Amino acid sequence: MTPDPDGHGSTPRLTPGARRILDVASELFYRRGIHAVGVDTIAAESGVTKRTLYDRFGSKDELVTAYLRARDLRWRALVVAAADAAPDPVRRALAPFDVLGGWLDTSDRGCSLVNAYAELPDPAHPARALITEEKRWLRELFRAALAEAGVPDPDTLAGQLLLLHEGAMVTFSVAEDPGAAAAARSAAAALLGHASA
Amino acid sequence: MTPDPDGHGSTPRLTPGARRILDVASELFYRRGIHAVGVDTIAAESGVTKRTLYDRFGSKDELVTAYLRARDLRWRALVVAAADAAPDPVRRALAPFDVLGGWLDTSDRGCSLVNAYAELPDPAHPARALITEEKRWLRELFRAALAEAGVPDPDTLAGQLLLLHEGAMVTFSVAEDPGAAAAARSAAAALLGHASA
DNA sequence: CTCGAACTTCACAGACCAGTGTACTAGGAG
DNA sequence: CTCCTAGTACACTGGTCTGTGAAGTTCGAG
Repeated sequence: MTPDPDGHGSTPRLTPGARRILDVASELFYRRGIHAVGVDTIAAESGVTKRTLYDRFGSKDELVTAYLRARDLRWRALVVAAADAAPDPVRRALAPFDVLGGWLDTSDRGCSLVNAYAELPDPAHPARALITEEKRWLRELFRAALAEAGVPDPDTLAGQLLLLHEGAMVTFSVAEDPGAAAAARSAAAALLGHASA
Repeated sequence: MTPDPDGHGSTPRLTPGARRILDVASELFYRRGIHAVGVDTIAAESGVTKRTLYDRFGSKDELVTAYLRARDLRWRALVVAAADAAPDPVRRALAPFDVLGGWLDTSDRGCSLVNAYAELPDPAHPARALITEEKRWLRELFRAALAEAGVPDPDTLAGQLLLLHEGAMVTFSVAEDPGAAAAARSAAAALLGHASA
């Protein structure tokens, strides 16, 4: 039960080479885009041969999926920690907005899942299920907190909070608005106040 | 002054070949992604040679920019028409949300500008200026309508409406939520009601 | 009749792409 | 000693990528 022995989030055990491959791939995929980065580059920058990369991950598509999964796990851990620390259900519903600002400071290229969606039009791609699942998860977190807070229509309101959250992610990067997270939080609070008034 | 003689929006005059190239490129770029579509494919599907494509557009990057510009012009025309038909400033501020549902019915892959942003990490790419400018334009449209409506802080509220709008675009496609546009409109109306109360 | 715009054909360059086959080495555990 | 895991080295396949060069065709307007 030693939690997180290698300090990289709750990613399953990886060999040292695989760890380096995943770290390098994450940085390059996020920074330059998935299609724009070749496996040769990833292998070279990891100090590993392409053979090792394919022995560990099987294909580029699966490496892409591993990259998105690891990043998603880091994000979820952050959100869950904040939600668990919240004093009441309303603050718990706002927890994702509380951590969003800090997260975006290290994520100037926006949401990796949204960006990946843009590059992976095939609905059968293994990463696509992961992408929709993450959005569903966040929406459910909103809904559960709102239901516990006793707002009239938690499902509708959860959908609206999700809109604000995704909007903040994309507006921060695409529209180059550094205040997007704060604006989303205050809008969310306004909607909550309005609904519970 | 014959308006829009070829029914393709106010795109500048193009030769017949260039018109077909742009139409085909728009469809393929939007549907499959920019990096995933080669100029050979575009030329072949347009019934045109690669030579013609390069004679007309100069480079793939400029063709990409032309695609985004044409699509943006169609979207802006739709919004402006709805805003001009609005009976009062508040309805004018909601106009983008009114047309969003219908627009998304023909745009199941989400916002072409957001998708393009994901694929074009280089800030110097000619399309990047176009992308940020479009978001700035929409925000200004919100702000002007809200100022005329006399809400207390039109600038802040305009930013929040933009969040809802971008959030609806991305949630509709990425989170596969067909009700995103309606949810965004009702959230926007709630924020407006709250602000003007 | 001539000029020019639009377009064709086709070969070519030079780079990059994902992915595989074969043979080899270092180190730890049973 | 022997087996297993992780990794190395490296050539190679078959394909795609953007972009260019050179020469020829079609057709309408002046």
